[in-house]
Amino acid sequence: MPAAILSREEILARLADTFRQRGYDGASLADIAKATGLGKSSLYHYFPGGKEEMATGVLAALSEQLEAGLFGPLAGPGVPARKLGRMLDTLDGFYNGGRNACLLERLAASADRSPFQRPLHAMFERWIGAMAALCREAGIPAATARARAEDAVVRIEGALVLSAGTGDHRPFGRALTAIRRSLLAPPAP
Amino acid sequence: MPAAILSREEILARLADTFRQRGYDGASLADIAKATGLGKSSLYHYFPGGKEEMATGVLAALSEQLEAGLFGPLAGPGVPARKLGRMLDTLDGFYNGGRNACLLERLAASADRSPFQRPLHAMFERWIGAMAALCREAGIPAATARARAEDAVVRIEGALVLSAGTGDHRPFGRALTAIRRSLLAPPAP
DNA sequence: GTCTATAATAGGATAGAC
DNA sequence: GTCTATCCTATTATAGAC
Repeated sequence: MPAAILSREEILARLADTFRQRGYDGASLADIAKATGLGKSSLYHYFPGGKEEMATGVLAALSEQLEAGLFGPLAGPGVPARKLGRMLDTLDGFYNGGRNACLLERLAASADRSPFQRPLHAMFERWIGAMAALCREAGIPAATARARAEDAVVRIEGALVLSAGTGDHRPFGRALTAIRRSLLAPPAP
Repeated sequence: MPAAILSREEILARLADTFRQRGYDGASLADIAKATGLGKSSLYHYFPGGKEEMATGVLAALSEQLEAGLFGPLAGPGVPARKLGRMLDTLDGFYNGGRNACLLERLAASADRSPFQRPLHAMFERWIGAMAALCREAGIPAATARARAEDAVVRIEGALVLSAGTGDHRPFGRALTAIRRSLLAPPAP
């Protein structure tokens, strides 16, 4: 029987998995065809710009998903501490407790990252901005809020690098715990 | 006139640059030949195992350099705070203020990282261990020392990822400053 | 040790049938 | 939309002369 026909969202999800696991330069069209179950020609039907358009398409889709599932809720109703907790739980699942790499990091590590630089910059900024706004909502001064939000993203990305490099994913859990405890803490006097 | 003959150390240094800039999958033999000024056959003369042996050779050389220039001094004579400051200054230069990527991260992000997993694990552990020992020398309890050292490596790696992703290298400087202030601080009571 | 030349394969991309 | 077949280039790696 013929392979199940995938929706564009499903195709993008499988592309994202492939790029996340193998990186941009490490993911060949053969890898991508296998992961999606599509032939090369079908892939070029969806993405006439080839591999580069596949990656930028994945980034655009991820941006929407993060907005809906991660950043948006941070600005919605609820107590800041609880909203932070939910975001960190979501991230823990998203990165599978530190076992999964970060797609943003993988694309930032491409030999030619220029096609991804602009969306990557926007997404990192959005992420930091959303957490900084949460800090301000919790009464933290703007400058401190921004610094803490940046530090949280830094810790998450760094913990994923360390986890991948050592094969031990526990640093990721510890980083999440550290963020949970420190991000919204009252500033030192 | 013929190209200058490079020492093995110099060859390894140029290989390291290439892998650091382009990643393992993104660095082709043509890139490597150009960076070293050597033909492919000369490269295979030095590294019969091909690209993979080049990368493991680079890791081995880097390990020695870090031992001599970074980790060793941490265990040598001097006040802990001053030794920490020197290490961070060295790192700041090594990463060119956040403009350079980390070779360990780049190799950890290869599609097939299995040949590098063991040395990467050892090098990250050595780095964390050296900083933890410095913390203990400053009177910090072992468990806290280990956690802080891990957090420092996490912050450095994460700041490099964020700097590469956004094209703004300032987060790296801020991360170094945060480590400078917090790593050896007296533990909270 | 380094070179030129070349093998053998994998890579990205396209054509045209269905 | 998807397939098979194909093109062309880049890629890794080797052979053999100097």
